[in-house]
Amino acid sequence: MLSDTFQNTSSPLLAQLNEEQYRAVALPAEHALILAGAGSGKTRVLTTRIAWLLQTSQVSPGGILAVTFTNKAAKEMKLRLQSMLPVNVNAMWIGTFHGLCNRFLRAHYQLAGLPQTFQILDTQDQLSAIKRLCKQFNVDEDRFPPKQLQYFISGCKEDGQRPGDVTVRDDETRRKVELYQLYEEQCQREGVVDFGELMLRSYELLRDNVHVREHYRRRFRHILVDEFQDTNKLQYAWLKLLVGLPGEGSEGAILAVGDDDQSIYAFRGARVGNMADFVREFQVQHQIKLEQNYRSYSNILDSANHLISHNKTRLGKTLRTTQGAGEPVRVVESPSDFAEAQWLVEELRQLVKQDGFERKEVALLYRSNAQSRVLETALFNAGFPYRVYGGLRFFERAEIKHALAYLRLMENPNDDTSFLRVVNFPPRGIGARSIEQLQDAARVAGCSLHDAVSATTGKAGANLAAFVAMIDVLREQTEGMTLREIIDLVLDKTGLVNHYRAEKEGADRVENLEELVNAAESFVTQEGFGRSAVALPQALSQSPASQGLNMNVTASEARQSISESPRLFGSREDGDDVNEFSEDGVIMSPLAAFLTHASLEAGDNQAQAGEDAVQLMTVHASKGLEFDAVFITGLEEGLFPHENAMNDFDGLEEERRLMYVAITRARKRLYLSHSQTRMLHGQTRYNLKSRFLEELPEECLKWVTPKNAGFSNLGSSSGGGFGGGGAWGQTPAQNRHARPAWGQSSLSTETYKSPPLPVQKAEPEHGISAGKNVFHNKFGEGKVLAVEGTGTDARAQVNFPRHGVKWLALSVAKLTVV
DNA sequence: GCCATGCTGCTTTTT
DNA sequence: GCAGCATGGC
Repeated sequence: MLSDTFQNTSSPLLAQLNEEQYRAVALPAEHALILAGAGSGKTRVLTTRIAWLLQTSQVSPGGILAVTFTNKAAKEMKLRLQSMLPVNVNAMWIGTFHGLCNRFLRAHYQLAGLPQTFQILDTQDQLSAIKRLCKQFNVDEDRFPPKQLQYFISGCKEDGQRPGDVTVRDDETRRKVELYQLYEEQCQREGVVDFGELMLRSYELLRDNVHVREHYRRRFRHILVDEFQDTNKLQYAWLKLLVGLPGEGSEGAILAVGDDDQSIYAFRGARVGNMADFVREFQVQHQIKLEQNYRSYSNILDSANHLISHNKTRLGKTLRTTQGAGEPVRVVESPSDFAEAQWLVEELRQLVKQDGFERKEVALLYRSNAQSRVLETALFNAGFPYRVYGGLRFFERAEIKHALAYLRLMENPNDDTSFLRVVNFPPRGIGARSIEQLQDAARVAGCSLHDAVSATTGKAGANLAAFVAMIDVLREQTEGMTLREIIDLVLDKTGLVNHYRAEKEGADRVENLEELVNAAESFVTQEGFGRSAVALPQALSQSPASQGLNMNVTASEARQSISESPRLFGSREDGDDVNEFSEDGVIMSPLAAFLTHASLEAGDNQAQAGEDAVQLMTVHASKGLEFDAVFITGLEEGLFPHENAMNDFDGLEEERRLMYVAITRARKRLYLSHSQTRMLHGQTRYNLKSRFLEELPEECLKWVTPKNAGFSNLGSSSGGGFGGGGAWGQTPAQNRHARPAWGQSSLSTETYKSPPLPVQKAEPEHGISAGKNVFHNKFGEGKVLAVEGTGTDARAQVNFPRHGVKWLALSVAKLTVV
């Protein structure tokens, strides 16, 4: 029956789909969940679904909203869609959660209580704003580290909590909430929003404004959500508001696509549970599993399936392929991380020379960034081309942020974060003291730093006045200029370029600034607008509050004003004539649009096209990518699974999913590599091989090095028993300064790292070595996983059946071998 | 205002 | 082991 429809379809769009993909694409307009396994054609299904809906006239472009997590995914979706049918993708709302929220808030800035020119703080900006706040309110930064406050604030927002919503149980939380409140006030005063705020404010506007909510509910008939397993609490709540639960009389349908087995972002608030909640709350009748994998040979796939089957909490899914078994998965052991890197380089050479792999089709994956160094060194020394993903991206570079800060100040003089970034950069004789005085003046006057300048006096005052005048003059001068001209002028007049030209090591930075001009240029040509027209749409330009910055409009006042400006809504239902930057009516200047672009899109990690280099990245970064050959390195207990994650059940399951993601990146060949010793935090560590290696099907593997090589005598060469002298004899006094090794993340007070002491040459005398069973007074019997360090530095990692895995300082913990 | 030195902390990351 | 930052000296 189904296959009849399948065969009879007249649309070439659907012809290339397999049956399960077809069923997903041609689902009725009702809520549905697609469980899309790795390499199962998820993006194809999403885009074909949209194309099919449009082609069969079930919806007009304006009725589509598709949301992703990364700009890359959104771009990809638009691109594929455009290749499928002639459609103006800008009429649809396709973008990241934050991108769409930005679009939404730009259109309703008044209702959201924001100035029209609101700027977006990225993570760096947010942190510096918090630091500034802490200084201003004399916060003890030892008790409340700004980083931790940032984490707290972002966490609250991701849970949809305003300061008033947070449950306060202790003084510490009370203070944090206070600071959260102050931070919010600061942001509002300065006309800036952080990433969390984009989401939360959109959510609140939908929640509190029935007109807006109804408008969008009527408009969006099909909502498609990519990577649903990565949504956090707020994002899911946002979706619920946008669409409305069954019984709320709304007509939109959500198609959620996700893979619980690839949920690897719990640490940043992702809730896999949203998948089950979605099915329940939206009474989902249609669930489809995409299990046909088009990527890998079956040895690779079976390994992935077998591994992930060790997880208890899954929705359940098994990937299959019609490709053959392929090569076995190679498992390799090295004596050290250094040797591992050496071996890798050799193997890579062979792979390219003899086996005909392209370098850019090979990936070296690792659990944590710190592991890349030794690999890079080896590759560099061997002259082997490589590219490392991660690290600073284009718009995050200091020189770029400086340039952007000037541009932002021109747009929004109240942006104190930007003001402080460049007020004395390049140096112009404005020191810390004058800035402090200015900050005091601004505080007293309750105005921005920019506005407070006029009240300053003396020499410092003159310098400040000159700075502000420069910004103001630039703003006037650049009116009507093209974006390129604006940036050129700013780079010149502010002295930024000259500053870096004069610097010995500044060549790269100058180059990057030139690249910024190029980026602006291509932004303008790509997005198709040149002059800095500041035309406002009718409804907005007639509204009195749209003149200037309406920062004094409170959110509640703004909410009321909706009834006075009904023309904000309706009439543009189809949005066919709307382009990306007119934000459904609000036409932004090219500069404003470019600044938004810069904050929301930190820039691809510039994987330069055409460059044939082996790719180095974390497993996290590899999600969504695929390669002919993949090396997963550092497969050791403590590293992968990471020691911070293996103490609790959920953590371990997430690590396993991470491993699953890593394995499923490989098309043809997969290497799994581990090392007996590894340099970490400046110490050599002796790690057992990862448990994940034991969780793979033996018949798919080929142990290139003997399976249990090397471990037997590691660390067990201790001469004289134990319990006598040496480490055991240390007096407690020597451990007075012992402290938890991993700060707040360590729940176990038994985890100690002793203060550095002169290196002792003596072999360990404690008699503890990997593999032995030991007894601890409190934890009972456990198995030693690893031992590191010597003398008072010696630590053992022990797995206690009832208390989990712990690191114990041997000079503190009383361990006896049983 | 700039540079040197010392101290701390240390998984994963997108927007 | 090493980066990133804060502090302190000139």
